[in-house]
Amino acid sequence: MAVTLKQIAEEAGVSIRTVNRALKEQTGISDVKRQEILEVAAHMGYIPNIAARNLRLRKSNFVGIVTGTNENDIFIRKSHDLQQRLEVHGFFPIVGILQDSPDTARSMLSEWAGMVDTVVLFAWRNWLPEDVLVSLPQQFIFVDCTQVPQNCRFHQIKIDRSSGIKDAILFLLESGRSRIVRCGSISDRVVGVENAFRSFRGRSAEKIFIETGGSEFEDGYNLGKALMKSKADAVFFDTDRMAFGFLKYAWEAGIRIPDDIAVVGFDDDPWGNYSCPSLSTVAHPIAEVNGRIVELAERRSASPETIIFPTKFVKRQSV
Amino acid sequence: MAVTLKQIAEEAGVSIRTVNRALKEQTGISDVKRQEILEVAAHMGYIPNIAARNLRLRKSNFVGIVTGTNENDIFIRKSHDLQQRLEVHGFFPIVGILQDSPDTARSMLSEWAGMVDTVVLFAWRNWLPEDVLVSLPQQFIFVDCTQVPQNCRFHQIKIDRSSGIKDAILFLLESGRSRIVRCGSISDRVVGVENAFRSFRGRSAEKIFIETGGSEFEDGYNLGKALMKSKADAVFFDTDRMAFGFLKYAWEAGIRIPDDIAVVGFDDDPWGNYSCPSLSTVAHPIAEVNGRIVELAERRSASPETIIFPTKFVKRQSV
DNA sequence: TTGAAAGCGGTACCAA
DNA sequence: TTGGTACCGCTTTCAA
Repeated sequence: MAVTLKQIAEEAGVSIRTVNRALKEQTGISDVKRQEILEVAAHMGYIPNIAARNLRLRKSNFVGIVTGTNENDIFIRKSHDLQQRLEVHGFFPIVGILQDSPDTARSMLSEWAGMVDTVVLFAWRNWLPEDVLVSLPQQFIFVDCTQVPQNCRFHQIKIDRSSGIKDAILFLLESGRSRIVRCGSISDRVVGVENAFRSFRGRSAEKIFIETGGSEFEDGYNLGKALMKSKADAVFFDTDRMAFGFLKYAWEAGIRIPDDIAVVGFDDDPWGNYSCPSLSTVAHPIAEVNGRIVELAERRSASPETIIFPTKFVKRQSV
Repeated sequence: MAVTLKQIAEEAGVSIRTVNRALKEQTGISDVKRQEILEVAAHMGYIPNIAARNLRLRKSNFVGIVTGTNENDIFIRKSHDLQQRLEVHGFFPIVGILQDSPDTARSMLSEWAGMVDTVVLFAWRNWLPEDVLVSLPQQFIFVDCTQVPQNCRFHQIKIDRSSGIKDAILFLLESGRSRIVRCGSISDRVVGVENAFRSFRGRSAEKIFIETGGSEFEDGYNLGKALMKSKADAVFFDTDRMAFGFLKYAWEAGIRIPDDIAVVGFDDDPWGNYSCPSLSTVAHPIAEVNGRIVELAERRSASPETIIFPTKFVKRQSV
């Protein structure tokens, strides 16, 4: 059984308070006694009970990280990065993976109450009924969530998709591409493309939007034929996964990239470094976002903020 | 501030014990009172405090998952899969990412004491001094760890690298490859190759071992030239990442895979589905391992087990 | 410099 | 069917 302060106190022949002073390196205790007690504690293998400490202090070092289930690698990467940062700052990450259902979310967050002060919600799309959120005691940080309750208490960190996309499309235009296709089904990708065309001052170029059913590898692969028929000389995919699918199609069909067609994806999937050719893409501001989250967790009761971080164009072989 | 049992009791004009009965759906309370109390609780937005409950019950639903820092995607995937499984079974995963240092490990595990009953250590390579482990109150499950203290109390789950590798090499041999190179620096990969050659009954074939400095993309890439000079017609890489590096080299050098040379990797990195060509590999038994971990977490004080799961050959375009 | 004691919130034994 | 209360382990106030 785990050793408690009381046991150490008995063993050392002092009071609990004194043991506590010794272990906490507080003042008000003689050096002799401190040494003595520390030795006893070490010898007995004392391990503090965090549940008891948290209960008493009404606070904790645990930070909850919530993501959806069928999220792709980018979410796993984001949350993994955040975990590392939190630990460096003395927090302990608890991860929750939720079916996109308000019910399970509610029960999990309830279970965490008293253990978790701060909860980070990644890309949460379903409403958590506002009254539920308000009744929960934790500090909430919504990261990259579309529907955030307009309550006073919630922090928001947003990611601006358009900035990186604009830079990507501008690069394509400036390097002489004139028939640029955007493929995908994610609506927030459109603005960046539009912005690029609007601000481009070179010779005229054409933009073509192809709406697809999905955003996965297969969707990009299946699009290959139609894409080449369209005589495009550059293509932007809503996700890297789609772009990888097209790379596969091109490889099989003997299409040369970037000679025949330039390719840009979105997400900065690490695989983009290794594909043939390596994939140009638009990167999420992971470091910036997660750095801010750690700050918020540290000054716990900060007044709610809404912050927007831009995405960035990453140039590789495919353009 | 969070609502407590006491507040509900006052509001409902009953004792704490009665509120407790109502909420816990225990017997010994009239239906009328139960209804009444449940309504009051719901209205006040009662959320139980887990720290208090754990303290009192001396147990918890939290399960710790510990991995090293600079682990590659395979570890992230394994732990992510485990997180999902644990949640399905009503546990809450706490993740710890540790520099490979016994000191930080010790302090983190101490911090978890009282909160975490079961700790899963993934691929932990450094010794945790045995006396430290013994003094910690948690149940430990060592997964795929090379150096496990021989103490009574620890579960062990091992992964047999050789089984899948043997099948892979046998496949190469049986499909007529006769100069098979194995590249890498991970010693446990050797046995499978040896076994395959030993049990192969066809015409004679040659095996060549090339030791490398590392196991990453660049290492595979840099090996390309030497590999082709060796006139190998098949190659097994210790990691998928190395194999991807070689794929890149081959792509740039105009080498056809699998026509000129067959390629097999190790790890079943998901990217292998999408590479050009898709990569044959050896897969870890993730589902089996994690399923067993959940079982162990459920029957908490099981007598310690050592279980070995085999790896499996996965055939794709590259062979 | 030391220690007694009052909680933190929830659980459950025991008595009414 | 109810309620009083001791306790889980730790922190900290206050008094000695």
